[in-house]
Amino acid sequence: MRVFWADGYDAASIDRLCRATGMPRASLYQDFGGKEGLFLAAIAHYVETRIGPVADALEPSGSLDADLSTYFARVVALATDDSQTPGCLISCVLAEVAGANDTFRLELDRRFTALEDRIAQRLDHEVASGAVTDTRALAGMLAAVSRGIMLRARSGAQAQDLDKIARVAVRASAREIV
Amino acid sequence: MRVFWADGYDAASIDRLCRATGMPRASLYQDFGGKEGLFLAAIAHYVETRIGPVADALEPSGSLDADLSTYFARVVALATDDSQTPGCLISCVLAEVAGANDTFRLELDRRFTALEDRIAQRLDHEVASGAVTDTRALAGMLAAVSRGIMLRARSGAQAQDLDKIARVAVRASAREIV
DNA sequence: ATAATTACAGAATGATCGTTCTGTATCTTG
DNA sequence: CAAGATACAGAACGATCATTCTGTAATTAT
Repeated sequence: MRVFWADGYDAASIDRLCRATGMPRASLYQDFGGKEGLFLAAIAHYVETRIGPVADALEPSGSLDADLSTYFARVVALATDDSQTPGCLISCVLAEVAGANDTFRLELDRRFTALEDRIAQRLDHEVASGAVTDTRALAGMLAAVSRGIMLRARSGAQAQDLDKIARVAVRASAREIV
Repeated sequence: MRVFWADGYDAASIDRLCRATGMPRASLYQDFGGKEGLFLAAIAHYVETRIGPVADALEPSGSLDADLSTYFARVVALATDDSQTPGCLISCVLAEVAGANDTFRLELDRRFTALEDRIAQRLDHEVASGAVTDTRALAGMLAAVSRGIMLRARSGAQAQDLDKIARVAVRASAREIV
């Protein structure tokens, strides 16, 4: 997973992947069918271990403001904590290969939609006790900001600068909902 | 340029690039020094011909709301108008290779910063006659939304859905500035 | 006209690629 | 114990890669 994240899909060689996973070549083909299958498995693992905790911040446990702040703090941390793996496997690597590979494009759409659903769910929880608004579009915007933050981290941006962006987004959400 | 945009950096072969540009192999090496140089030239051309017109919408010519709406309409159009080249050369292709190549990472940082500067400039123009606010962070957020929209387009999203996201972002900006 | 220079098609080069295969060691079963 | 199955290191395979080189045709200069 980290090799794909750091180097990209095409630049990640089977040799390198075997070494990094400690898995023999024959087993890789037997278990995953090839490079494509291994990549999809890496993404599933990334979603479970990295995106999962980020999205869990969206469980209603405090005010919307506090939950979104926690969510974005985790987004920024995920994107910047390890200089070897800047940004996001999905937004930076899967997105590139999605251009010419339909399997990957569908996977990208699926993963993006899942995050937006999660955000919209949290917003719906707030709206149920508030004003009528288009939570789906707001969720789309918050997801877009998250991805923009991931990309900015890939270019070398510091966490404190990304935190500022996140704060604007959280503020905007509060205003949109109220 | 379109080959890199559609296929990605590593998947774009020199053969394919020569055919697409109508340029003989020897000339490509003579003029650009190699694949890396050609890619950077393609990015410069993309910035001039595609990002340029988008950013020009930020010249103060109407209300901030109107200018940002025009800007985002162009972002969405750039990202979705041609199904062969979905998304953005910079946010989808350059960002991927930036992970393991410092030249590309610096270029990504440069291009991202340039767009943020442009947006901040437009916001400063508005603030000069209004309230005090952190235009840099707001510009960062608007740029992040733009990139998020580009990525969402790469996954196959339709323009009308992306327009909704843009509208939320424009509304948020108006509120932040006033 | 001839000689020199330029432009270009495509071959050559050395390397790398993803996938499949082979041989050997180890483990399991009867 | 022997036979069969499994796991694995790494070679083989056919293909592709980016870069450099070669030979030839076209153009330019004298």
